[in-house]
Amino acid sequence: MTASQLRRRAVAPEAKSEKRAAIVNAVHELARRDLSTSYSVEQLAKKAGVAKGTVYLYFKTREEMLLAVHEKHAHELFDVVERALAAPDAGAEKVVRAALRYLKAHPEFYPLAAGCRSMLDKNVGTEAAFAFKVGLGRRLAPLGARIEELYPGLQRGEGAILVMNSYAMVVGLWQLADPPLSLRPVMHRPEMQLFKLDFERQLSAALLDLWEAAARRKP
Amino acid sequence: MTASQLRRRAVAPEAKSEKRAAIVNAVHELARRDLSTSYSVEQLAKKAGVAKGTVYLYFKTREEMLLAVHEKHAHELFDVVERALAAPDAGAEKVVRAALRYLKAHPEFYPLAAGCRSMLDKNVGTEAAFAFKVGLGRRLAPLGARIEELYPGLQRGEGAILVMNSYAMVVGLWQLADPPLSLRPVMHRPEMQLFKLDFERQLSAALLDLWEAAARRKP
Amino acid sequence: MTASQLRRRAVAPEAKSEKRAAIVNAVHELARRDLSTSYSVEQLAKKAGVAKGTVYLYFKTREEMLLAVHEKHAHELFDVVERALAAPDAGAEKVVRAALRYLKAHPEFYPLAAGCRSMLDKNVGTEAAFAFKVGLGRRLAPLGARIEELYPGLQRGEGAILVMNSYAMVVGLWQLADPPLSLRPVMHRPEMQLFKLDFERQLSAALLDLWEAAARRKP
Amino acid sequence: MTASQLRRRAVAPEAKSEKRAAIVNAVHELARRDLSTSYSVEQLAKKAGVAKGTVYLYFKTREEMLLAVHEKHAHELFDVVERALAAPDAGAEKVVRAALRYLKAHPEFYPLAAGCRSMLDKNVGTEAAFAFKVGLGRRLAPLGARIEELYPGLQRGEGAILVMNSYAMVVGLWQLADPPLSLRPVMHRPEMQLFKLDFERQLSAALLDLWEAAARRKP
DNA sequence: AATGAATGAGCATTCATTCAT
DNA sequence: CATGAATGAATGCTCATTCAT
Repeated sequence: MTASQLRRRAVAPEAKSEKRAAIVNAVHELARRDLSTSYSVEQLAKKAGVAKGTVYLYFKTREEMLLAVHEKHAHELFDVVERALAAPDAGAEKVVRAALRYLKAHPEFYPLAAGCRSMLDKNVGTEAAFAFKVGLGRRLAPLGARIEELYPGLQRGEGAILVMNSYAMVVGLWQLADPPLSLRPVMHRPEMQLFKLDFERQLSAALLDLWEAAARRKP
Repeated sequence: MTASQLRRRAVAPEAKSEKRAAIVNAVHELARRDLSTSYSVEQLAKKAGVAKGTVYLYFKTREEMLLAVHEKHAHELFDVVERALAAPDAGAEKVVRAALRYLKAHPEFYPLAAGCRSMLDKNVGTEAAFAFKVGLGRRLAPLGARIEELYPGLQRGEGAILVMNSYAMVVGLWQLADPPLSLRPVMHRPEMQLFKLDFERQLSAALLDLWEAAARRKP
Repeated sequence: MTASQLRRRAVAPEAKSEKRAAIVNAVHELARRDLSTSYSVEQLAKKAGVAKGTVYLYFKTREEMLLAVHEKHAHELFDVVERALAAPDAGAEKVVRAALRYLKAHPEFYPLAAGCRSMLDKNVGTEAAFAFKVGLGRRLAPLGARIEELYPGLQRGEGAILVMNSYAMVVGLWQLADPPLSLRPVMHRPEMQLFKLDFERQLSAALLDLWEAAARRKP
Repeated sequence: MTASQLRRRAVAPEAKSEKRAAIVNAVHELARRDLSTSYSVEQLAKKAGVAKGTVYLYFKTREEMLLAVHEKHAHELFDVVERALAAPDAGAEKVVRAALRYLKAHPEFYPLAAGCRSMLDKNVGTEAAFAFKVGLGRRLAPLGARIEELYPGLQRGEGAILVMNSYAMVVGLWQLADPPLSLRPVMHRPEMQLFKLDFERQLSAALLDLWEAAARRKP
């Protein structure tokens, strides 16, 4: 608790988090249209409809703000997966399909997810990083438990690991398969044929492989 | 060769490419000790034992240089996998074990691989990006073919896709599981227990899941 | 106004243009003491008492800033000429004398005027260059008209041309006659006698030649 | 002076100055096509068909080399004027026409002449600057004398001054009237009408004004 | 609280000059 | 002499962050 933080406490906490959420939402919507982690704080603030300085009333650094946006995405994705798992006829296919539907509707998820680790390395305080991780961790446990319920071959903890692996697959494959700006002009050349993948199909297949491997596990 | 190459003037064309390689090696070794994609050109050049300007004789931009370092890593990893696949008794386990051995010995692989896409987006010319991709693409075809030979259930092209998926898994999981700087001080806290993973074990298991799913495929 | 203006934050729009003017003035004064167009932005900013970044809040590039300084000079010179021409007993001699008085008091005019074209060629946007030219052009028309009134032999437009020619003479002769740094140490040698001109006398005479030639013109 | 001459080694001192001249010529021709003072030494050397280092065998600095090129131009212009003045029926018109013919054929003259003073200020040794000035000064005396012969109203030294004034007019007017790069795209707009001058006509008229003023002088 | 003007560290890149070959 | 690889000082500009208003 630093001095500046104490000062900020003067505001009503719920009002504060409301505004914070509003900024996160606005930036989130920016990313929806036009993705990139390399926005300047000025651009970000303008899109959120607040002044640059205001951002710093709610976030310690640019990266902590982007982390908050990513955090929101991640929780939304977890919500989707949770709902799919809660259904009585839940199964790998339904879950994967639900997740992919979310991702398709939120392509802005990818660049933030891909930039997440470098943010955590660079300009995010331990406190914020910890809160982010713990918050997601708390979601992971029930998800994992439900999966372990579905696939009795899994050992304790392997459900959560399946979620992580799936997440890693999503992020890793996007980085590999989504054509970066520098390659756009040459994607049509025959040498690039190999890389003109149907990203979603490939991701879907890979995720199902992971889930079916889990399903097949014997205790 | 490396050290002297960096000091001598590269006059002949082959000496030039040797020098280029020597710079790549030197930076590579920098990354080995102290990983991060965020070195300044000055740091990079100093570690390579050459002047800042010299870097620009061999690479168009900072990012093209880092890309060259990553390219080297990637080809080395492909070499390892290729050798493992060439063995008469080749199989998923051997291949995965070989790849993991390489990665364990070259932890500098990860940050560059993870930063690769953002580089390609940012300051790499189409030409360099294309050469990088095509160079790797050429390796992919024979690897994929050999895998399809091992697993007859795979369709044409699925071998290469398995390699890509594996690569995506490596990179994605590292980003998720390797504790970033900001979290190091709190990794011991109970809330972080969930994330204190044995990265290599988890990666190995995930990769085997992918390969075994491929092995099980029916034509 | 100037000094305090540089320290205070410019919030209102008029305060902003005042601040812009204050920076221009400060740099102007720098040039007065120690002339050269080759100052770095850092030097320029320091002399103006603002931070480097602040300069870029008011000017797009270093050259646009220097252009603004030159623009100010040029308008001041036009003011002087305009006043001299407005007098009921206006004539070549009075005008030339007034202009030379201004130039004598503002030797910083010369290097910027001489560097103006290379700036316009190098790092000035079309917009800024256009505004600069149009702004001066608007002054030229009434000046020219008044001259044509004085010298009925002139055709429409020749008054403005006389002003331009005079300006060209000022700038061209300064470049030729003002001893550059490299020659200062040898100006005393007999071989340089030829170039030890009384610059102002020569300029004055040349300008008068131009104006009298105009006066003598027959319709 | 051909390309082959540029490649041959210069051994004897006179051959050395020949080679120096060859470089000057080559660069001169570069400027003819594509004018600018802002060439890098590398570009200059390449156009001259020699290596970068070779330039420094014959010139102390980049600016001394450009100065040599300008010196050559200036002497050529003086040659032209001298010849025109030597004719039995010499007069202002013929001289001016001859000079303008030279300038029209050598538009590369202008940027170097305009950049000359800033070079002398920046990176030219006193020795080289002195030699340059003295060399031109020596040409000035006989030219001036011949003019004084033609125009008996002139006092001793006024002939040379007329030449200098003419030179200043050429350089000053070019800077003012030749549209810089930044203005090219807007030269067609009505506001720029004022500046769409017929440069050569205006220069010719201004020079004639200067010469006729001299002619009219009474002793 | 909100703003956005002000800041200045940071950095990639250029390029005149040197010097090993 | 000729070369061009190597150098590294120099610099314009960006942008995250601060703080006066």
